[in-house]
Order: sequence, then C-alpha cells, then structure tokens
Amino acid sequence: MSMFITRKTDYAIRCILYLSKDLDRIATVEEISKAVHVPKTFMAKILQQLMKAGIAGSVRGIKGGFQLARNPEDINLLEVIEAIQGPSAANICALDKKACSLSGTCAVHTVWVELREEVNSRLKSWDFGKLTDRENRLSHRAKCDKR
Amino acid sequence: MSMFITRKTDYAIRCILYLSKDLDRIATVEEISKAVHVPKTFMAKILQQLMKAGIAGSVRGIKGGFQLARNPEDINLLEVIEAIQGPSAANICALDKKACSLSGTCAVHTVWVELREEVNSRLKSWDFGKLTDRENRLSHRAKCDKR
DNA sequence: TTAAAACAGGTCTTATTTAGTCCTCTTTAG
DNA sequence: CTAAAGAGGACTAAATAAGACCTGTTTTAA
Repeated sequence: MSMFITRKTDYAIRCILYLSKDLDRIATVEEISKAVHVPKTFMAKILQQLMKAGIAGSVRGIKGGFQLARNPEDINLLEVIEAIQGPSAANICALDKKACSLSGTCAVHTVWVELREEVNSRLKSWDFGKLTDRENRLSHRAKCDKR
Repeated sequence: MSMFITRKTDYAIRCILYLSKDLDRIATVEEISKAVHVPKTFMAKILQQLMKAGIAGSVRGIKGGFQLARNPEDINLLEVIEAIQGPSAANICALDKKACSLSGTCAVHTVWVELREEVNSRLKSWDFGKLTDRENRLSHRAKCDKR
C-alpha cells in the first residue's frame, strides 16, 4: 500500500541500532540477522549497502564481521533511508520533473517540495545516538512496569 | 522506488483540480481523461473511488458525467490520498504494530508516529481552493514571462 | 420505444517493485 | 591449506500498481 519506509529500510535501521549497542564488537551477519530477526542472506545485502554508504565497515576472512563505520551520533535516519531506498526516496511526488510539469504550472508539485523539505530535515535531526537513548529509556520503563 | 504518492493518487489530484475549474459543468470521463492525460478506463476507476469517498458525484445516463460533490475548499489533500491509497497510506512505518513492537520497545516507531502526525496535518491544511489559487497565480506568471 | 451515450462495477492481465535466495569467488586466522 | 567469514552477481517469488476488458444499468432524445 505504498509506504514511505520499506521493510528493507526498517531492517537496516534495526541493524544499526543493534550495532550501536557495542561499538567495539565485530558482529557476524549470522549474529546480527538472528538478533534483529531478518533472513541472513538478506541482512548481508543490506549490510553491503550500508557499507557503500559509509555507514558500516567490514572485516573479511574468518573472525570477520561488521561494525559501524562512524559514531551513532553521526548517522541519521535520512541517510539510512537514502542508502537503502535510493536518493529519490525523499521525493514524495511519484512523477519525474518532466511528467510533473507537463502542465507547465503544477501547483501540487510545490506542495510536495515543501513537504519533502520538512520531512527530510526532521529525519536528518534523528541520529542513532538519540535513538539508542530513547530505546534505552523505553526498555527501562517497560522493565519497571513489569515489576 | 517506494514513493509516498502513487501515480493513481496524482491522477486523482489532477482530476479534482480540473473539476475545480468549473463547478457547474458536468464533465464526462472522456473529457477529464483527455484533459489530464490519463487512460480513460483508469480515470473511470479513480472517479468511482472519489465518489465512494464523497468527493465526487456522478450523473448517470446520456448527458451524464462527474462533478465535485463539495466545494474545492472543503476537499483537502490528505483525504484524497486516503481515498485512493487507503487510510493506511498515512502510516509511514512499513510494519503493522505487532511486528513493529516485537522488541517491545521500538524507539523508531515513535519517530514515525510523530512524523506522520506532522505530515498529515500539513496535507490536511492544503485544500483545493488554495491549490487552484496557487495554480492560477503560477500560470499567470508563466504567461507574463513569455511576453 | 428504442438506440446511443454515458456511468457501475467485477474480473483479468501486465508491469514494476520488493523481498528474498543461491551460487561462486575472495579473504584470512590458525 | 582449510574452514569460516564477507563480496557480489544472477536468479526467483511474492506483492503491489497500473491499466484493460466486458457486461450491465441508466437516461435522454429522436
């Protein structure tokens, strides 16, 4: 039903969130995929895309695996989305510029542009430092509720 | 590439924009589809969806056609999107609540909720009165530029 | 009263995108 | 030199989007 965030992107986010928990550790695809409940081969593909975007780094060979290539605070939601779904994921309008401006004067297009700008700046403001903090607070609260 | 707005929704918006130009006129599917460059049978489907949502009204039989069921000012972008893509189009998160909260404490989910609220309120604020005005201003400017 | 022009709406097909799988290759610690 | 890891291309399957088709009903006007 045409969502903004695909499953793949969601997996990528969970993966980064997982890697944020221990920055020194080198985690294998197997480990990550189990932790975030994602098929191993699919997770591998996602990690490769994150590498190309300079978000994750890898160590090859036995004892190899993945790590974040930067600090969680320096990775934001917008770039993760773009790394996985492509840069045009931020384009809200379905059509390319030619088709959109076929009437010459597309009033709606300007609305999409404004909206995209707002959404992008909000996504950019969420880095994985903040997200991890928030997650920790939430899980702490959940624990307290249980008792 | 997973856009927020599908082609179908874009067609619907153009269609409403067209119908906003002359509220007394009853336009046939043929006329509308030519005006907005959309296959006739597809346009017909879209108009039926707009009818179910109470946005468009139809007159059957020869001399029949479509009209807006309300004033352009009383139709906003959000409801058009939801009429065509379904109510969950506004859901930015790809997963349903169960899957999303599988970890119990999904920090990202709350971000999506906030974002969705912002986007929805902005979309709601754009009615077709405003959009038509904006289009008119744009086309007037384009004309002046030509001279 | 009937033919033609229009909408109503269900089913079907096709194209595109998303979500994965599979297989072969390379790297590297022990 | 071998086993355990990643690299990466090719492939397949499922879901969604986009559109075509066909049969029916309504309505006006000759």
